[in-house]
Amino acid sequence: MINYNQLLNQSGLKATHQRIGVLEVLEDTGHSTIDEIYQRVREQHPAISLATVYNNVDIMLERDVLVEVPIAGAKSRYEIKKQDHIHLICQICGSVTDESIDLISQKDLTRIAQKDEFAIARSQINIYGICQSCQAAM
Amino acid sequence: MINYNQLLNQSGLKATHQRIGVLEVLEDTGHSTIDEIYQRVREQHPAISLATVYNNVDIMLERDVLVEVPIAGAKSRYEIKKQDHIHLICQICGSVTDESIDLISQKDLTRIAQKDEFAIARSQINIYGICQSCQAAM
DNA sequence: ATCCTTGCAAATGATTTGCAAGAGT
DNA sequence: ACTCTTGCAAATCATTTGCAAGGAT
Repeated sequence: MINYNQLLNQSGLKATHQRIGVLEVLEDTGHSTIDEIYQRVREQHPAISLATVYNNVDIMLERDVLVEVPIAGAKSRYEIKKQDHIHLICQICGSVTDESIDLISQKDLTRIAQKDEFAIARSQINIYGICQSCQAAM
Repeated sequence: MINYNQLLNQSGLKATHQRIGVLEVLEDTGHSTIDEIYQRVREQHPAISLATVYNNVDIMLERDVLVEVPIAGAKSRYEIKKQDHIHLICQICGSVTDESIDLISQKDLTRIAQKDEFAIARSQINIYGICQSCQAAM
């Protein structure tokens, strides 16, 4: 459990109920679209407006509190910034699962980027396929 | 140089000038947004409509002729489908460069996915950072 | 007390759709 | 000829913005 007040203040943002609500939803779901965040936060804060969710996600992206996870054929999802990791994205049910990038992969990425003298800020790996439970249901 | 007529017919699509125009632009640029495709195709086919570009990109995605490259903080780009590869995305100038996924990385991805019994269809690796020429300009 | 943030409503921008005319096989 | 595809315009959906009122430090 993270101290959201502190995280927001450190980032130069006021710790409003709306922002804490967004962070709590993302802590809980892992990755959500704007609309999912809006629906979930509304359960606790029925008066929150969609524009506020957009504004807050934007400003938290700028301040590196959140990260955008763009997904082919679907809306972007957002997650609380943490170590780079891999997303397994199910093409049937849309679920997103995290997996760690191990050391070998990290080294490979560095080596590949160095070939182009490219200064890496971060990497995003999406693997698309079919998750275990959707395979079982086929 | 690819035979676009054949590629389209194999995919059950008529080889219209508009579709060939889209493919030629993508062959030339590597990866473009919808709008870039529209502007470029217009140079050869001034009457093409933006809706036609949208429709054609959509149907070519469905038929696996094109692939969507979703990018954090920017519009998706589209490319002609080929072997999976890595995208180096410059956060300054927005350029996208391809790099091959070598065998070790491929094996890593397979191993990681197997942990979750996930059936891989394809993988998409985006590395965000600063390209060589933007570094030089700093 | 001050400045930042909110909710609302309106504005803008992106994408999709319906349909009659035109093009590919 | 037949069916698929196009361009246009309108409709829809997503996102951003302006602003007066309210909230956090």
